[in-house]
Amino acid sequence: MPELPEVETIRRTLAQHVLNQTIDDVILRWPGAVRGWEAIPFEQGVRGRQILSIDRRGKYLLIHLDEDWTLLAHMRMTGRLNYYEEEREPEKHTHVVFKLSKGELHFTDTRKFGRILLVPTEQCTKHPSLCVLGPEPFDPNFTPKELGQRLKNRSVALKIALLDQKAVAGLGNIYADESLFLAGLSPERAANSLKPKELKALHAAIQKVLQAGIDSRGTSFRDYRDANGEKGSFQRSLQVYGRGGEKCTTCGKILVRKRLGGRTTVFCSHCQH
DNA sequence: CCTTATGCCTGAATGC
DNA sequence: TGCATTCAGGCATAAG
Repeated sequence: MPELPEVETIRRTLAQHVLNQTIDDVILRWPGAVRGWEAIPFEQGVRGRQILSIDRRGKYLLIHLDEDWTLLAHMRMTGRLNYYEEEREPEKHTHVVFKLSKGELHFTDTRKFGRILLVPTEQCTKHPSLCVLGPEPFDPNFTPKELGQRLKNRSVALKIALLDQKAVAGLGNIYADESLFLAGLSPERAANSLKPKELKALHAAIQKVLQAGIDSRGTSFRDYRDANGEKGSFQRSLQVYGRGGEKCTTCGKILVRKRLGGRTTVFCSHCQH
């Protein structure tokens, strides 16, 4: 599922192809995948626009168009944005086809959770889904102290606090479990119980795991592909995610798998406290 | 403010 | 073999 490293990889691979291209036409094969802006229908706002730049905030892609419009895209679980040089038959779950000046961009999403929103560029930072996000993990504002501030009122399990995007933006189930393992912290710890040393370890682990994920071009555990349709390779580096019942790579004890707040969580009860 | 529960979806895996 | 159930999970929304 696209988390920060996957969305960043999509951003980079997409930018290689679509920058400065014009969106000549949009075909909505399932209109539920998109949202227009107030009275302006999605197709009308997008048609004829040029793609100027692509940013990322947490797990959101911000595709900036001319005339001060931005496409705010979230892949959720199975969303994909694929670029093709040539005209291409849509797949079964391709919901939106952007016809570009050269080639096509297909939004495909089996589970139909992902969305592409049309938003005026100056409204982006005010948008409800973006303005609640915690700091970017690689922003200088994201410090162990800041992380502590954002966890101090949270009595929920640490893992749950990392998954909601308010403490830090971009972690999902995979990288939350991996970060906690690297930090040696139990996902069941109360989020507000961390000592300064532990906050420092968690902060460092989050940055290290996310950077390694980006360097591996993401985790293709199931559906994830970049804009070129290529898999990432971080699934080969996973220490805990998807490894419940297997041996801990550090101590050899069996990894625990349990549900925490409805989310499957895997950790080593010997190495994580 | 906080926390928990539910709905959105399809396909793979599992149970009987 | 076939049918029903469970699971995967990010986020918006509603309710407590």
